[in-house]
Amino acid sequence: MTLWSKSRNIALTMSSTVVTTAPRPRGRPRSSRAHDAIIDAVLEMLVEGTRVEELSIEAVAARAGVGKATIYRRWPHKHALLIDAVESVKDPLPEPGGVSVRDDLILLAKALGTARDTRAGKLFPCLMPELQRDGGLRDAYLAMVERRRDVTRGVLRRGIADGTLRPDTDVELAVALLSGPVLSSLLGSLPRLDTTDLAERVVDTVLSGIAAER
Amino acid sequence: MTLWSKSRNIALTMSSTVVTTAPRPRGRPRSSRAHDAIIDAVLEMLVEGTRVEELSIEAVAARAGVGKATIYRRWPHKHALLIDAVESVKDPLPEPGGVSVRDDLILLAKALGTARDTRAGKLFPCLMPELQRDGGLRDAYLAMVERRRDVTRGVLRRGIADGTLRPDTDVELAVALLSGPVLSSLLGSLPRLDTTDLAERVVDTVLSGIAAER
Amino acid sequence: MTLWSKSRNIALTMSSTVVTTAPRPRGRPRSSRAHDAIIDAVLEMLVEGTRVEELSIEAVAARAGVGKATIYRRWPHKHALLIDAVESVKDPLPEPGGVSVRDDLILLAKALGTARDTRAGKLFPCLMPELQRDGGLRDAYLAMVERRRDVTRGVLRRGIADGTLRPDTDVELAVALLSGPVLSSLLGSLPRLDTTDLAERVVDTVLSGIAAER
Amino acid sequence: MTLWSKSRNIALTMSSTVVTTAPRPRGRPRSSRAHDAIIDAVLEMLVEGTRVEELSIEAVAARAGVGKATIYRRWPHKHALLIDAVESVKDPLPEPGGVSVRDDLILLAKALGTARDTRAGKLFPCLMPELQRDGGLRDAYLAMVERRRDVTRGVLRRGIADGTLRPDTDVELAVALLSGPVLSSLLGSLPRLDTTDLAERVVDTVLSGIAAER
DNA sequence: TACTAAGCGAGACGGTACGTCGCGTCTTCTT
DNA sequence: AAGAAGACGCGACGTACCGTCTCGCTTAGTA
Repeated sequence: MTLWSKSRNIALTMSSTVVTTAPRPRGRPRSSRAHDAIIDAVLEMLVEGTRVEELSIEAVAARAGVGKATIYRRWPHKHALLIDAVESVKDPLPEPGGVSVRDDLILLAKALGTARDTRAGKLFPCLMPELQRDGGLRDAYLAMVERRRDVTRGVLRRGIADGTLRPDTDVELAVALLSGPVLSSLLGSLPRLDTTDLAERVVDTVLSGIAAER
Repeated sequence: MTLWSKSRNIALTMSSTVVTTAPRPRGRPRSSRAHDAIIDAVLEMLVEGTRVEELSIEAVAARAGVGKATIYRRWPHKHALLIDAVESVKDPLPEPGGVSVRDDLILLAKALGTARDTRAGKLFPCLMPELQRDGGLRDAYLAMVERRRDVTRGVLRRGIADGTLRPDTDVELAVALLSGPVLSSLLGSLPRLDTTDLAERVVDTVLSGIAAER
Repeated sequence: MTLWSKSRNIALTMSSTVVTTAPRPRGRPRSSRAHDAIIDAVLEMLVEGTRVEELSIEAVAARAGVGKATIYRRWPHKHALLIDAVESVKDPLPEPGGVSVRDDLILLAKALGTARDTRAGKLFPCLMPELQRDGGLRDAYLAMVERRRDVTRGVLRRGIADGTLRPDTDVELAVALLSGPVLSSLLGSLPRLDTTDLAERVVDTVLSGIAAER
Repeated sequence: MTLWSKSRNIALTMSSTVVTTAPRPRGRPRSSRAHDAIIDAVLEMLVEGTRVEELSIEAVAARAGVGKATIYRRWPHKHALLIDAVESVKDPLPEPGGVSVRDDLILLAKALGTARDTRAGKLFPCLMPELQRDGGLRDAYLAMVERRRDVTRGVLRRGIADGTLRPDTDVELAVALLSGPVLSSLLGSLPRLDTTDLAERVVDTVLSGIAAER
């Protein structure tokens, strides 16, 4: 998580393990209660269906019981606030059983199918246009997404290792194929697609292809 | 295209072939020059990267050289204006050669890959959050998208008919699989995916699957 | 009265008798109802004892039932608004009888003594610091004050003409002397001064002086 | 000078000669450097023309190199700070020669005429609106003013005693008459008044009156 | 040809949210 | 315990757009 700071020239990134202990900033430290209240207010509102354009800083401040300046002191733009809100979302990852590759992939696809109801799932479409423009926001979002995809990658690699999948399988492409239809159906952009057993059908189709000669 | 009309209570849909000739409204007719200037202004601004939230009616009116009332007289909401703007976009469809199914699918996938540079491609991410909420806008957008997908469906059905593809192929699912990765890579949400020959690889993988035993 | 205008480049002063008829500005004309409501709100608040620093534009707008922009569209600064408010105050002038110079001067001095209760009287101390800095506001205020002083000047000149006053009387100085004590006592800056019959005593003292040998 | 004290409930007035030695408060004593720096900062800013409304505690603290709490620990309101600042101003009093009453009065009137350039003179208009409302500030200001007027009173009483002035002269009224025009001209509220030899003319007119028959 | 109804550009209207600044209070570490 | 530093909740600032409304003018079809 990045710290935006106005007067205090601190821009720590948590990458380095040993942080050169900055000479503790003077003055009253920023309240973590306020920080949390703000983030929570943003997430609540997004989950409740508030549009990003409607999500006014004024409303966030009111709901969080916080002054507007307290928000602007921490985040320079609304984007930055959204980034932190997105990053703070750590929905539990699905855990594949590890026995059957097919079953695990179906489990993951189904988990993706229910992602619409998670906080992250609700955030996604709201943030789309910003993702295109704001690199920081995109990075934050992708970091969250990649943690989920890593699980799928693990299953695929396991399948390659144990001979269930072809040794030359393009893992990244397979990940994309597996998540694509479910994701699209979530976005409502595939209205004609039958969602019954969608997860099973996607997995089976990707596994065996559609070409006639086998 | 739907006509929103304020004073004149006309809500004509162009579906019926024989339109009950409304008793031509009196007074000065609406200027098509103004209409076009407004739509053009919206599209220009979207293509230039203006966010939907920044795309103020005031700015559209100024750029179109039009009074605000002239806009509100035609469209009740900003959504409605966006819908019409989206609908007015008719980027040329790719035309598959009709010889090889694989080549045609690759052609279409490539066309999708370059869609980012079309007006519709640039509109997409801007409209995402609205699409979730506004049924009308979603319908307009999907209509545009489906015209493109119909081409792919045609190719797939031809493949089924001529025996190139399995007879039980789920066309809709295949469409989703074929467009998914390319679409995702356009959105920047698959950063690890190698885009070299992506279209070919997607098509070949979908055609033959990834399972080891064939 | 000066017109401040933002977009419209009109800065008419009512000095010229024949105004070159400006080509009526385009767009909806400014509402005189709003204008009056704003001025009235300011005067009401000042008279009620609101400090200038407390007299927020926001409060004025709320009390006048007007949007803030409607105020800022007309007056660039709070000063300018105050100037117009002051200028709009036309408390009735006292009218001397015209018989006895002494009686008339006493009447005027008494009128000044009661000026504290007039709107202009309540405005005065609020505006003092601005008067020092803002030439326009000072001019507006002085114009109002001078209309009152002109009445006194008239009485004094009449006294000179009919021989009641010395022919070499310095009218301006006399005006200052006559108004000074009453004004100062109004400001509360002469707490030891007995205000009983103050008007009579001021006039008599100015008329006859304080030197022993006559 | 009054001491406002928050935690320490001390409200000492310096009137009593023998101060009951308070049991020296514990902890670090208040820094007189900070006190002086604050008062100096206020006076500097007022003299530089800062409006009272612009004279923010924040700016005073910054200019004085002092924390805001250090100011609020000493003065409960901005008024209180202003009062102390005003009281701290001890511009040197003019000292009349004591020979001619007329010459002494002219000297005092001239001193008043140059008062505009003193710190107290610059403070006056800034404080006007507050004087109307805040009793404590008014008392502080009047105490300063009265010290000056006492000198005039002394001269007038001397004139009465030695027969130069009428025995029934209303001293307070005379003080008001003598200071009125000069004061008014300072405020810029008598623009038509010729300021050449104003002091002499005021004194002579007050001494001899303006009535024709002598 | 004159009338009339509606559209036109322009811009003012009452509002709401913006991002900034100062208020007076508080919380931290240092002196 | 006072000091400086600065964050806190609050609320006004002046700006920008919202969607609506009034202007004077233009552009048709109807009388």
